[in-house]
Amino acid sequence: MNVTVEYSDGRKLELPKGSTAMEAISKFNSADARNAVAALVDGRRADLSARLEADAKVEPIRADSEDGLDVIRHTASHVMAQAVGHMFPGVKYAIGPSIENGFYYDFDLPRSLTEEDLKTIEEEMQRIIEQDLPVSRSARSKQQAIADAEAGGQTYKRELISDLPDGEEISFYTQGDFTDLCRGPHLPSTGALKCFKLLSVAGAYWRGDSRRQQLQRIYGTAFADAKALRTHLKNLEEAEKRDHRKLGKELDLFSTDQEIGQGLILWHPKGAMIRRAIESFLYEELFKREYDVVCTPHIASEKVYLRSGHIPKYEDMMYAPLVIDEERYRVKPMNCPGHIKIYQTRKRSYRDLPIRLAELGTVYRYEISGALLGMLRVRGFTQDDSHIFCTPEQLTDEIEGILDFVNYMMGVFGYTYKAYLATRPAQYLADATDEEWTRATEGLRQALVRRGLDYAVDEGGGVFYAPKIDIKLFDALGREWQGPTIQVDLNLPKRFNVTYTASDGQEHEAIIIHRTILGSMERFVGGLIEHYAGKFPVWLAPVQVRILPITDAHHEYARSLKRKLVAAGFRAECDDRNEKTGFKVREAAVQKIPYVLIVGDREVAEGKAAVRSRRRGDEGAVLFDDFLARLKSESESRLDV
RNA sequence: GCUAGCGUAGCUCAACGGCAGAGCACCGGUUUUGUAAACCGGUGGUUAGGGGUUCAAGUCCCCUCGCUAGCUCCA
Repeated sequence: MNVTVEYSDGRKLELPKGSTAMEAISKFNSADARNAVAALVDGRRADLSARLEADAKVEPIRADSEDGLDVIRHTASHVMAQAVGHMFPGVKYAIGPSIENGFYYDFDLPRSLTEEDLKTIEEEMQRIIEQDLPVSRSARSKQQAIADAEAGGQTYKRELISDLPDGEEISFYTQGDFTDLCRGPHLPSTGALKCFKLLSVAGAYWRGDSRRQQLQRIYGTAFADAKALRTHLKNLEEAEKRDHRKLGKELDLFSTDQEIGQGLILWHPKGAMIRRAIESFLYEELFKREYDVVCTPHIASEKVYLRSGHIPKYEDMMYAPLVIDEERYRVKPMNCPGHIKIYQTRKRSYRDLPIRLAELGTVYRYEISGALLGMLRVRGFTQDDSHIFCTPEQLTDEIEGILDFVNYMMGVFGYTYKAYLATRPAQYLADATDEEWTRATEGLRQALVRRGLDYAVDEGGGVFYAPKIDIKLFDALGREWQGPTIQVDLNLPKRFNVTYTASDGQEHEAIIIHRTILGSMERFVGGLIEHYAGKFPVWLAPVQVRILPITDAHHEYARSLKRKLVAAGFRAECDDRNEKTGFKVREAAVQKIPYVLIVGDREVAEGKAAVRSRRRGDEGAVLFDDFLARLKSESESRLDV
């Protein structure tokens, strides 16, 4: 009996029924067979050992493809689990999936693991790999699987199995003395796992539930070949070098202080300079795009947050009330109510709309201590916030305008991005009608389409009061960052009765769009530090030029250059310390200053400066005025050159 | 918040339960210097804070604070 097998390139062959996927692949293409770690059989992922019992389409899953890496990592997690089982007989296994860039496995162990244990586990894994144990799939009934899990004392597995649908066969994978509940597919044998590395140990709750047992999770990664693994580890190292907390200290940008409090950022002069440069730029753009800038207070009576719905819904993120003249006040967790109150200080006509109110508003929110992280996750931060009040007809145009703004700003900072349309969640506000949800969501969608933006739909990913567009940023290392967000609010217009007078003379409910481009200044600057690895382009660099006189005789000339630079609006300083030039050059380089001007006898005589740029090094002497012109154009272009 | 690890001079890091140290930074001097670290000397510590064990604690134990990894959370 034969079956007809169609290969991914369209070729067909007759093979004996019951041939394995691997046999099929090797018949078609021996190179693919060497590279395959699993197969797609009729589009479904399967082991290479899977038998072809009927006509099928077969496609190899290559080791270096996304699916292939997933298979490799999943097998790696099983090998790790087996190794841990050897070290801790009686260990209870929880879950061990492959994840982006690696894998993990959660264990319930009698003692806590240390970093040294990872080495031992790695060695044991290596032994398992050298034994090249075949990985085989087997199926059991649910009852049998539960009985087996109970017999082995595997309480977590038991729970997992009992949650699986009844009546279906449940698959297990076995390699040597280790068997695990698993959907698969897996590598054909442990020897096919070429290179892996264990990375860290951490606590993790069973099923992510903090009320349940805390398990120990080991993270690791695995790749198709040693080179890919090395590259990945190098990237991790590079990311560590760029860590904004490390650079923030080295470049004297910011700090935190125990006595000031957790999650509160102290911006040092240089950090504040970067922030100010970004803010000035932002204000320029806001005015160009016809926003109005407002300021609202840092505390407000609790009444306004009761009305907005924040206290009922988000009180656990707000700080406790301050009692002032027997009235309860709150430190502001958001800027919307203030902006709405400004809108409502007069009657608004449709002719006035849209009204775009923007504020760099500082807000305070309670974040659990374990969530805090440098500048990226804090308890006090300044939002680049705006609320746009408009008519339903204006909605799409406004969203489009914001998308254009986003595109421009992200371009300047050198981020690429991807848009997500997040639709109505399962738990949503009942006050808004289906029509309103649809109108808001479609407004967002149409704006994306009109701008020709590629977007993914995040079904049910909206917030309870609004559908939204989330923009994810990709930095210089290709890492993902939370970026701009645009929300059409279906809650506040009703709660605050926000209206405008339409051409029919009637009051109509206004639409409120929340949007932020940069997010918070803290997070954005923290991210930028890592994106630029501390090498800020000239327009952002806290010190743009440092002048190094060779000896005392050149101090006066150096200072005159500094005065000219400062007068032209640049941030320049003169290093007239009693040190050798090599030493000063080194310090300027360590501080990542974009331009160093070295001045000695030759330069003084000719009105020149020897330019050393961060990017190109020694560029030789040029007329100072020429340098100034270059600096001006580079700074104004805001290019990262 | 939970689990684990960590916290020593401004910074980076040493110190078996036995005198708290180095480099850099800083200060004073010498040196007048040409593109990534000149030389000599000096100041600097209640070892995060508190309690305990011990003849003796940076080191062991307990509590508090903070940082970190992850879980969790993110209007």
